[in-house]
Amino acid sequence: MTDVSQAFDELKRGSDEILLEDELLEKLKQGKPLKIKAGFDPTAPDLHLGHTVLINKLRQFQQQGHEVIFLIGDFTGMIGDPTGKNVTRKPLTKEDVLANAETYKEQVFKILDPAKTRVEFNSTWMEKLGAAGMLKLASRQTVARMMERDDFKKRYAGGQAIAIHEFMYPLVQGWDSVALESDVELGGTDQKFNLLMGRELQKSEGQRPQTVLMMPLLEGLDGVQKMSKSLNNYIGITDSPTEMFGKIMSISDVLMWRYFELLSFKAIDVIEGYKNDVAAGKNPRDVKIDLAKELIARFHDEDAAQAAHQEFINRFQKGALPDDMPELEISTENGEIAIANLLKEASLVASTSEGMRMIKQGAAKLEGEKITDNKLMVAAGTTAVFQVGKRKFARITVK
RNA sequence: GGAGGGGUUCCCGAGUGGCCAAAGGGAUCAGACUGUAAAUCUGACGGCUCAGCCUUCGGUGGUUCGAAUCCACCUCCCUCCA
Repeated sequence: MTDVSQAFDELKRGSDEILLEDELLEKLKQGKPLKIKAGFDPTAPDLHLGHTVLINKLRQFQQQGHEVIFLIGDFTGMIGDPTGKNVTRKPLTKEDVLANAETYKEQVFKILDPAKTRVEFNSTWMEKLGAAGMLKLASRQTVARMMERDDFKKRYAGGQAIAIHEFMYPLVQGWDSVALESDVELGGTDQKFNLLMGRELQKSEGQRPQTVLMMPLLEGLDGVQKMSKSLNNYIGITDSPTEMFGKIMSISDVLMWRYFELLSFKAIDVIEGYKNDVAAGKNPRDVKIDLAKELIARFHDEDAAQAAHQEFINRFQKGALPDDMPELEISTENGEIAIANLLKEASLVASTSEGMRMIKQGAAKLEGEKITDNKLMVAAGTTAVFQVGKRKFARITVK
């Protein structure tokens, strides 16, 4: 019996809310493997650490012997989760979806055990439902109920468009739970409405409603908004070790603890130990380095983590140039090229205007020397390291 | 189908005929300070052949010496009525 409550505590850790806790406890007590459902949109195959918060939780369930169902929402993907941003989104072809699914698996199986993970596509049952079935499904809920959803309410109040089909999204997601007969569904806190829809539909189909476990949304690098690709505040799990190291080092000290809580596999008391050390005067930077190395080792390997750390020391603590600098060739038309154009061609700046600005602000360097002349012409045959700001470098050969 | 309101540079949001590349805030970028942290300060923030020039204010076409601002049509969104 203590095993069950221990298992429960472990599952509860880091979660934002469980509906209902007692119900989950009861299901665990049955001693049978539970069906754990988590749905993913097939449109964005590049996973970032924000997604892994949920996947880490799935891993825990898996380690406890439960059956994890990794549901690819290929049908739901055609609707698009109602965020208001992409009302008109181009439909994905079957090939796109399958390709994305493969990329998903590749990334997710760095955390989950492939042998113990069941992958499903919701088009399997949704396509069979047909138009009549969809209408029947739509009749299960009212507009008033839909408008309870915070997102819809806000958009409505704010005078933004809500397309009718967006109402179908929660219903379809809920129907997935019916089709899978899931015991538990995991999702982000922003999914609450959709997750609860599953419970309602299951109940009306005579099934035992799934328990809903919500994980908090991980804040992105800015520490305020949730991590997302569109906000460009994310750490991708396929980011290079150096990149990951840099991004993790750039997060705030406050945010670091949040990352420990939601991303680290280290035991709670180890993390508490870190906190005590910092409180006692240890440089938080050093703790952050441990976090960076743990995550890099997970998505790459131990050696890569070590190398990234070394690179960091060389580059930022000793001021050396990075090893993995892009090398490129820029061709000229008449034997020379203006510095601003060169920087633009090399993608170090977005436009020549920006290049001009960077030079005026003293942010551009040539072989470590600040560039002061914004009309500098670089002659063909030159090979040199150009730099803009602290992070952008390129070794450029002018032809 | 009818009546009204609205669409401004990445976002919010001023601007109702020249002083507008367009206030203010946010985001972002750069510099200083640092631990590539936070906070703070400074500056930038449409493009270019960059101390000058060119193109923007939902779209098209007008009026005018001159339009984000006025007119016509179109388009999209919102509110109310049916």
